[in-house]
Amino acid sequence: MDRIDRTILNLLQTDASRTNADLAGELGLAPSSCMRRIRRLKASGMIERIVAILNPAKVNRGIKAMVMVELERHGETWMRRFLEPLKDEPSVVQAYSVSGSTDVVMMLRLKDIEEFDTLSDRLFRDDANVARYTTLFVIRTAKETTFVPV
Amino acid sequence: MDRIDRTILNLLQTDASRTNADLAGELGLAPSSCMRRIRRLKASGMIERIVAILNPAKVNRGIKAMVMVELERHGETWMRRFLEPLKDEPSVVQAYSVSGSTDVVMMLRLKDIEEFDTLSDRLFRDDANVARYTTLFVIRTAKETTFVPV
DNA sequence: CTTGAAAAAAAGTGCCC
DNA sequence: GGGCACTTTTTTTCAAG
Repeated sequence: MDRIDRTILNLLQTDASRTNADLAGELGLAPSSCMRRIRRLKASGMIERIVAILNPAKVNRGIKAMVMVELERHGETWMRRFLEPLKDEPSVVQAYSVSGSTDVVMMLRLKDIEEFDTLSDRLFRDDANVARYTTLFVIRTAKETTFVPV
Repeated sequence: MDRIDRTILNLLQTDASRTNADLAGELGLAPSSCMRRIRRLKASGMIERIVAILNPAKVNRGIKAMVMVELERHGETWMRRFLEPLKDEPSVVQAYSVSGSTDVVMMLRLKDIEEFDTLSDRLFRDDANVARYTTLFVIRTAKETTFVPV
């Protein structure tokens, strides 16, 4: 993990569709060396995956909401029981258990308010272990990135 | 935008490193046809970018925190004045203005608590327009994806 | 043990139907 | 949407620092 590896990670986080030769050129490396480094970074698990990022508005998922959930019983088992099903909910893109008075925070991506209504019925109102939940709708997205500097 | 286009989007959101021929095979399409669709989806802006997703823990950004900020004056100008500088903060990966009693919610990715301390001093304590801020540290990540079903 | 150069294999491009 | 010749890129191999 030297400076070159870190640069590669930053470049690929910005644009992973660049060709190996192109990257190598920018880094002042031979294409084969650059490739070997990228492969190493993938094998070591630092690069988790290469994905396409879509424009949410253009694929009809323009509404973002954040929900803070307080559970009635917050032990490990109850927490797990609440979190596990969220993995199968396509509209839930992030779900965390957190410190503080709130137990769980989740980020939702929805088509419209009706979809929020249906989902919150299912996830919060119908769950006897949900003591309270607060929804914050996103008005404006100031920043949203997958980039973490290394 | 037919069913095939939607399938392509879902596949590329999961793994954008697959070859065109591979995708075409799975879709029962000729490589050239598949390629034409992908190019169309990029040109139309539905596919915004192709990026590498890193493992935060392995690149020393293991700590996640969510901060809810209430501003003293919440008019458009003050809001902008608070949000704009966040774009230049590498540790801030998401920042939204939201509905409700909180004005801004942001997601931070940090190396350690010290980094949080430094950052919160700079962003919140030194800003006279920040009335109150609450920090929720992420204990467990139950789900975290860039995938939005289409 | 890492790098660079060159050849072989694979994938992507563009134009035709 | 499919087919095909052409170009670019990736992968492998191997020699050198």
